[in-house]
Amino acid sequence: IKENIDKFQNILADEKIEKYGFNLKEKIVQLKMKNVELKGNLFDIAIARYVTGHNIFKKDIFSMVEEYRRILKENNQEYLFYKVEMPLTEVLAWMEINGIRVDVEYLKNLSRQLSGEIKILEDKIYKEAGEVFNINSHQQLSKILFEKMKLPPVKKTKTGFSTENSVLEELSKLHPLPKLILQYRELHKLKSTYVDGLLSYVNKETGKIHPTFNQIITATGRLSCSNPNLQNIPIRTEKGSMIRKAFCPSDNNIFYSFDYSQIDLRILAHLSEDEKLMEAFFNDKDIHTETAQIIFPPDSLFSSGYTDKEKRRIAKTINFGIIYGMSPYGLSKELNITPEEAKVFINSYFEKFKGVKKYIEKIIKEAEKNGYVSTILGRRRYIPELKSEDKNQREFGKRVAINMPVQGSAADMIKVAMNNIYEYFRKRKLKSKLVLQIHDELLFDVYPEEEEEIRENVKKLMENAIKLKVPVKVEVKKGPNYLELE
DNA sequence: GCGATCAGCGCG
DNA sequence: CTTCGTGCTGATCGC
Repeated sequence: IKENIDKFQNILADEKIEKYGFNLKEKIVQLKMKNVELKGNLFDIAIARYVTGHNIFKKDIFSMVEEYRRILKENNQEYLFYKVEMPLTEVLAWMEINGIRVDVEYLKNLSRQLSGEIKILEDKIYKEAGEVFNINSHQQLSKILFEKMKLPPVKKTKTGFSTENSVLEELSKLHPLPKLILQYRELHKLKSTYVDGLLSYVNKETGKIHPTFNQIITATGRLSCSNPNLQNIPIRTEKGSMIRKAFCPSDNNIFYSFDYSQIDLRILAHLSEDEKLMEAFFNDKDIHTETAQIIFPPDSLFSSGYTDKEKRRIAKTINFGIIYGMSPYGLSKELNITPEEAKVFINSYFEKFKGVKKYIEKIIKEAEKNGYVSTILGRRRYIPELKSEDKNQREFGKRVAINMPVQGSAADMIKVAMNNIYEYFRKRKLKSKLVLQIHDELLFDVYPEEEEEIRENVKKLMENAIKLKVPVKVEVKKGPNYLELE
């Protein structure tokens, strides 16, 4: 292989020669590790299939490329493919090679600490249950809770009674055991998936974790991340967030995090042109507080009985729910209220945000007519479920039709930003590195001398990636690790 | 011994 | 029946 690379090096490095292939990112990474550059325009068949939704097969790669070029043109997806997805492949290869540093000693310590806490919880659980069993087995746990202790089963699964979080939460009012199980689960998840799990991925040579960023997996255009997944590092609980402290920049460097603020709702405002939503963003209001004030007007009867804080929480849940096509039933579960009350809230929302209501109706009609929905850059998701005999499937199809253009357009935006940032770093010959993308956030390992220039320029490049009808805002934070950012 | 599936749970 | 998109772990089942 080494000899072959030497032989072809001139061709690989020739900017004028286009490169066709399947999963080119892999090849770029392999070559980069041998210090060989792959230059020239790229055409990845796998990405063309992903973008177009067509599965073309022909005897030789040239005819396949030719056919995909035709479809890309026909679908109006040339910009998306040639200017967004293909350049992004190189950016992702760069990120994978960059990797992210973790404090191995810190994680090993955390592992020992968690072992101790888990042991104590196990003993308490066995004592309460009156026997030793495998706490990780739903089957065995189910027997203990619902047969031996005769606690009321709240919810079913395909195969038996559910023992999930919300059920145990409910049961902890009746008995101390469920609460202990919940605590055990939190710690066990942290130790197995994050502490021990992450340690097993630390590369011996670089001392870093090098995950894979998958470009052709999701139905919406988002990236996914695996081996390990670094897009779901805990943050919501105090114990969980301690995992973040293990991620740190390389020597003397500093982490910079750039975060799109409320990007989903800004995109909804852009797509729907809703008057109230747009106005809130133009006035740089806290969107959930503003929504609360709009759906609970101060003089209305039904706004009494809730504190301002509760109103904001309700508004926040509705705001997220809207993007997912949430039903009154779903909202009621989330807010612990009756479906009737939830329905009143949703009606009130749509009465005020008429543009959003109209947009949702329009996008569903469009999806039914075309068989697909699109993002700002023309990314498509075909929704065959809309034609299903099954009502549930059709309802699912409608929710997808609402959600995909929002989630997918946000993905378009951050992808364009990543490309522009990469190009900028190259031009300026910056040494700092992009290490993670977490859907609406970019994390950089930054050299001190590049701090100022990066802070200003990355922020601008992100905010200006795709122009919306409302302002786009990026929040910048910095710190010594992935936990302590401000 | 190994892959597939299920339940559960971490993130945006 | 009822909120979108992911990936990983551990238990279990069937080959």
